[in-house]
Amino acid sequence: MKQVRIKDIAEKADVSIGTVDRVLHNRGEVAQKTREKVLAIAKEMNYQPNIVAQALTTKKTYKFSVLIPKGGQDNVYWLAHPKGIEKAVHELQPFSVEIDYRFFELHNEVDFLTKTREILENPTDGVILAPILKNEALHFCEELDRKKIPYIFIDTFLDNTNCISFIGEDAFQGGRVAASLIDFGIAPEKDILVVNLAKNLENTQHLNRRNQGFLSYFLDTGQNTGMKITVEIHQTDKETVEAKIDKVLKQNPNIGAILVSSAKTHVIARYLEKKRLDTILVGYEITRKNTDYLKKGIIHFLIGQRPMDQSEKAVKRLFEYLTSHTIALKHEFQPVEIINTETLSMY
Amino acid sequence: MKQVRIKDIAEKADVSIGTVDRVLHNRGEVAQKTREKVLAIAKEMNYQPNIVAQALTTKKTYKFSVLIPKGGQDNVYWLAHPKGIEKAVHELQPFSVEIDYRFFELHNEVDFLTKTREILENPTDGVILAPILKNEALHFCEELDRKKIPYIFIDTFLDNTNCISFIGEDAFQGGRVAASLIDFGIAPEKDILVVNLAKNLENTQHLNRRNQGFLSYFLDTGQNTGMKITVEIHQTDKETVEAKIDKVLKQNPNIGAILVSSAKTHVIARYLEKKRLDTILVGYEITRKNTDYLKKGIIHFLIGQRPMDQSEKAVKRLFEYLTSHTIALKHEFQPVEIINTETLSMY
DNA sequence: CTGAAAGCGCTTACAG
DNA sequence: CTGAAAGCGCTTACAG
Repeated sequence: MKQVRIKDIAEKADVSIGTVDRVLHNRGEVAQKTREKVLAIAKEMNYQPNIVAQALTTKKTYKFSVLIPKGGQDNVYWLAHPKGIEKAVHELQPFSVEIDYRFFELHNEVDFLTKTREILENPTDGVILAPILKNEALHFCEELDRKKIPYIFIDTFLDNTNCISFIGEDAFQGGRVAASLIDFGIAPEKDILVVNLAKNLENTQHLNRRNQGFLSYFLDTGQNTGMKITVEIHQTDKETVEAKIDKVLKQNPNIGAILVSSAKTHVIARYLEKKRLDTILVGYEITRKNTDYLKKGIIHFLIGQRPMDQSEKAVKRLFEYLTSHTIALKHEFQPVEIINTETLSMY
Repeated sequence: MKQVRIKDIAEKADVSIGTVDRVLHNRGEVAQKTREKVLAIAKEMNYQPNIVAQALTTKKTYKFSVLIPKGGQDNVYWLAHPKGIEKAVHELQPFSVEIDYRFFELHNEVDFLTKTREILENPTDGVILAPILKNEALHFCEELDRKKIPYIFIDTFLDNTNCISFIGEDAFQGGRVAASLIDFGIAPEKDILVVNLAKNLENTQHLNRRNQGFLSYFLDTGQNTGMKITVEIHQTDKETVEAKIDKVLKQNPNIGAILVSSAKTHVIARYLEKKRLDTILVGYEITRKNTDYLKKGIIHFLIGQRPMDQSEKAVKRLFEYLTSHTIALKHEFQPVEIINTETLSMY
């Protein structure tokens, strides 16, 4: 199947290539009849624009806005995303994609809002965002819808939006993986404690899915026969957490492992270190605070994903969408990864 | 920094663009003096060809030959490679890359040789190969060198060749990861058995690196204080293996975990299943025979890599090399992955 | 409302 | 040994 060119369409429709181009790009100024004819032929011949030629003539630079939390030595996870983005930009060469980064302070609504404003005030062809702050993000998406700017979610999914794609963790599977690791290390008769440690409303859907996955593992295949105890802690300060955990452990002396369903595993780790307990501890997310305890051997495993892959894909999907209006997959789950001291070194 | 075009060079050198092109492509027919002048200016201006324009005019289709083992339901690992290759080809669009697959029967020297012949007889711009059969592969590389066809290794590395790149596992790290998993699951005073189970000469360098990594982990950070016992088995038939293992286990009743440094973990798994032993078992490679025992819970972990990523990278590197003559990294190690029943489902 | 022409940066004959 | 011209498929003014 040889390439169909606009020239081929033009000949068949008995018009000039200029006219074909006008039709194809809705640049108006075309008789209705001609228009239909050209469109029909284009469809019939299955015309696909040659984006190399396109790139050469237009020399268009795509502008993508990226709205994600600020990374740092204490947050390697978000530090890795820009790298993935740069990688995608590099691989998209020789097309020209420019990234407008807008980093917001994690959990800072005001800052998030400021950054969304900035994005809306500047020209952009599409947005990649981590909609971590639900309400603010929802508003932002509505604005984007209104301006017909396409957007892709990474890391966190938000229902009831018109995002063209979501790329992130399969939280349910993440829960199962955590369960399987604990199951391997724990004595079969010991109990397991699940700590849902997060400020209220924070990403609860995600944490719930992890919990469901965790429990489903033991229903399906787990060896462990001990109790599965769940505790909710909605304040993450040291005192509250320690008091709660103290109490739970006192009531349940048979606990042999703890799973923290959020990124706050380090808070529990500090507690265990202080009390010199060698309970098995598993959590999520490759943050500095977590990996420090991983290296010390207090946290045994972290469940993570490859942030670079995630954002790299986001850029590519957005580009594909813009150039060919195709959407590969609405939900693209990234493989969950098991991280311990040894695999950490590869990050 | 705006794009430098051959036109710019031509103007500065006071020649025509045709001449510049001749110099840049070594198409001869240029006065030595002109040549030097143009080259100097090109370098000075840091000329980079616009590969979009290039692609548009030449409409060249790159032909890559891929020489890898035949995949199948019993060998998902090699089944995944073509997928990665297709992905790369897709992402390299709108450039045109055509793959000439040559699958050989694993461990079949004659078949491997036949396939190398076929590759050499057909026109190709570059080769991606898994040089699993060392001697045959070495010969093949020499031939490629002679014909000035560039080649990239995946999966296995071969010394003393002119490969432009190697993409594969960091075997040493793979050994450490295996060690850390066993260390997590085993009682501290139990012994660990390492089985080097492979036919003679088969990829021994790789297995050695894994062994070294394994031991280094316990020297550095391991909790386990038991003995580390290594046994070499150079015949992989059931009888030999069972006899040997029987003997070793009898002599060392305190063994709590077994690591198999090769892909033959399933042979040991079958043994453990038969004898109803629930020793911890860790091995390498996502083959069907291995994953079957993983699902049964006889093998606890497999250490693997992402074959798709591996071959995807290979195609991209080869393309980059051909279009811009740059080599990113001579050795590109892929992250090692921890695979158990739960992460397996993501393959 | 439509067509013809120029140009994006490069390569490929062809003429001299 | 060198230059001028045509062409890859598309888009962008411009003329009518």
